[in-house]
Amino acid sequence: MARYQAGLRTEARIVEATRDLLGEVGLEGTTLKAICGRASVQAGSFYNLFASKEAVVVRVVSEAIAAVAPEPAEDATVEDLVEAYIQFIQGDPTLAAVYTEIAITGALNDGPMRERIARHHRQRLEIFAGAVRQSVPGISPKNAVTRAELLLAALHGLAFHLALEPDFDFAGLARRVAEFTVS
Amino acid sequence: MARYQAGLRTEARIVEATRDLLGEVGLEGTTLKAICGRASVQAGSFYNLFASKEAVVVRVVSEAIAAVAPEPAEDATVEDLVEAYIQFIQGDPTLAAVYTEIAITGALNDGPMRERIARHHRQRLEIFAGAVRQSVPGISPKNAVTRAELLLAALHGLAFHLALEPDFDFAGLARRVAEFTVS
DNA sequence: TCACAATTTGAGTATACGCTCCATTTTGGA
DNA sequence: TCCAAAATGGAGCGTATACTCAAATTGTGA
Repeated sequence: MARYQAGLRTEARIVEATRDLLGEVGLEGTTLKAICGRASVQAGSFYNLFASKEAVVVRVVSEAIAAVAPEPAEDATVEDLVEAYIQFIQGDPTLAAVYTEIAITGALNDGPMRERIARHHRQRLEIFAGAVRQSVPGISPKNAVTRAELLLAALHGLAFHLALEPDFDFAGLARRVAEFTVS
Repeated sequence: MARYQAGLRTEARIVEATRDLLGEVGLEGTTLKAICGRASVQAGSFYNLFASKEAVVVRVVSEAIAAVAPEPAEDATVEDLVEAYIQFIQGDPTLAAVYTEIAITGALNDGPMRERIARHHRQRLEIFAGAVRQSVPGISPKNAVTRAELLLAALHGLAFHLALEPDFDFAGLARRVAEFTVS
């Protein structure tokens, strides 16, 4: 949408404001008014750059997803992947919770976002299964996928628990899951 | 609140309508108008019996929680508990998702509901740890708690995946987790 | 039967939300 | 320098929400 420098800068401000708000007050608190207020922009300017409020939220969440799995990482170990997951969750817990919320409720437009999340899951599953195959030499490909699926499920569940109890020892248990998986 | 028979009956109708709606259209679709419409009641009558919309939602979710863990079940095995969990999730997937949504977002009043869910989790954890101790004779109490924690996390994660992909083989993988846990 | 409390009604309030419209100003290529 | 396109400000629209209130009706115990 934006063509001129001014437009590009406001666009960036809006995206940043949205990311900050999602991380601080969650999806519910990230209203159009709040976004525009923090970005020092009026509603009219916002809609000159974005088709809807949903659009900017989708963009922020998509960027967060992309950031957590930057490359296929061919030779990553299970431990590496678990550490990356820990980083993602602990780096911005509220944004991680928003991700879960969107996935669960289909809060956004049902269509594109959910498909994106599902695709992201499949990609991650493949990478995790590769790492499991590498870490457990004798394992069958099918069993590796199953173990990867269980590992990911456990990590998601632990993240859920963390959202519920902020003092929860998420990292410690996540590492225990990794041990179990490669044993 | 209700003193007369008429009041008790409408109260029951409202609770039932709310439960149905949560199961069919989720938290977002369960508006006051929808509840009153399905219960054939006007808004004024609703507020004569309930302090808020939140109150009836909390009540329905609390009842659902109570139903899934009716008794301490002293001699339940890990397999029994996992089967009960499968039953809960597959019996009413949308209500299970609502439960997750409330837990994650703290959508309701922050206070009572989240504490209730956390307490419910602790109770369940204790029961699961007991079953693990029974199924894995030599295990230390501390390790049993850790394994139970991981088992529960994996089950929650699998439930999350099921919410994302309705065709997901939730039951099959849940049983695999049980095998892993007692091995 | 009767008095009074419980219940029900349904119009109405307050508020928040996402979003639109359009006059005005700014931008940057020709 | 000119001028069309882009960007901006800001009032305001439409809608949906949870919730309130006074009046009418109904149920129950005495």
